[in-house]
Amino acid sequence: MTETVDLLMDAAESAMRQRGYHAVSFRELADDVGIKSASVHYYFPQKEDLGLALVRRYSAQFFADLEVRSARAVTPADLIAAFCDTYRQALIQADKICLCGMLGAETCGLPLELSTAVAEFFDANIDWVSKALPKGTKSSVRRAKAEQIVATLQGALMLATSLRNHKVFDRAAKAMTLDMAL
Amino acid sequence: MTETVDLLMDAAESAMRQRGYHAVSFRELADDVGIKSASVHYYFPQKEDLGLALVRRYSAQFFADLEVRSARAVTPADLIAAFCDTYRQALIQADKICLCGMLGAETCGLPLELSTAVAEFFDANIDWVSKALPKGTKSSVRRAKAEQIVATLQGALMLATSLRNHKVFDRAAKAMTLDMAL
DNA sequence: GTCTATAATTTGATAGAC
DNA sequence: GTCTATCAAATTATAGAC
Repeated sequence: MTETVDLLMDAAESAMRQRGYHAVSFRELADDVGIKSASVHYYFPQKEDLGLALVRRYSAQFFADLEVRSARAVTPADLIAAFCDTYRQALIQADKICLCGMLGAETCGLPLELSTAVAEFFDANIDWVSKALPKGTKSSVRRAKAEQIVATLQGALMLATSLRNHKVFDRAAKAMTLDMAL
Repeated sequence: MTETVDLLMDAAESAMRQRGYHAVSFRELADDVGIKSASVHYYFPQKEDLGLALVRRYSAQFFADLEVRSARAVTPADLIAAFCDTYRQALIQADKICLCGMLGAETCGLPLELSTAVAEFFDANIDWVSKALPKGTKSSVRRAKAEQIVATLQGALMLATSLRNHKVFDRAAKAMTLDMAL
């Protein structure tokens, strides 16, 4: 049996990835799970606590997925391909953009602790990609290319969702990796 | 004197680009302008009407800016540089992401007519970039590269805002154009 | 853990006076 | 055009029973 707290977080993550932080209410989540909204506060006293728990779980799951996908990768090209695939999976499996992509856009309207957690997700993304790029390249160039890669994938998730066409993500990601010529 | 309707739209665009569609209320906009919330409904009967007016004005302004910036551009490299600069200006001048980038992320939570208007902005973006790319290239490749460019710039706006560092946008855009080698 | 009940506030929206 | 007044609904959150 799935725990109530997990069901709540699943419902909340799904809703926030579709409509954003402010468009999700405790009552809606309670209805989804079959409890009352007051009971949601037993698990998450404030909405910010829920947001923080979601970002932490999402980040942990993302990097766990990434480790699995990149386990057998050796070359920079294979590592970056694994990174792109991890992003792609978020879109294809759930038909939603990245949780942190949504909250990152809403940054200025979020509690500070939450927007900071989102920024840490992106820092970790950029750090991972930077380390995956060819060692010979200067560190500042690797950093810039890592920012480019994360930006492209995040933007491609948003664009594909707005245009309601997953192929937009695939084409943008493919065009980027072709340009990179790793 | 600036018209009340323009002051309202300015306040609304600023707020929505920072916090998203659902985090902006008629009362807040009315307070910003110095009128009562009921008066806002005189200009925009429903919230969706306000959203539509904002997207249409934003899109018109964006392409007007783009025309000015690309007026003297001839080569594909110059045209793409003008496109990147138009995006950059949105970030630097207002310290905010693109209105359609925000609403595109929130697509699934918006009225259909509004999300459609946002998608049309992106279609027009991709179309413009596609036509700016070298004529020799196959049309399907140009389309993919245009999607990549728009995705990268939109993602870079979000990333720079979340990390609270405009240089992230500049580095990502620069890295992309270097890769392109137009 | 989950409930009922409720507080305090905010929201989008309308009717009708001036 | 802008106002007062108001509505019905939704929101986050709390107190306290079971």
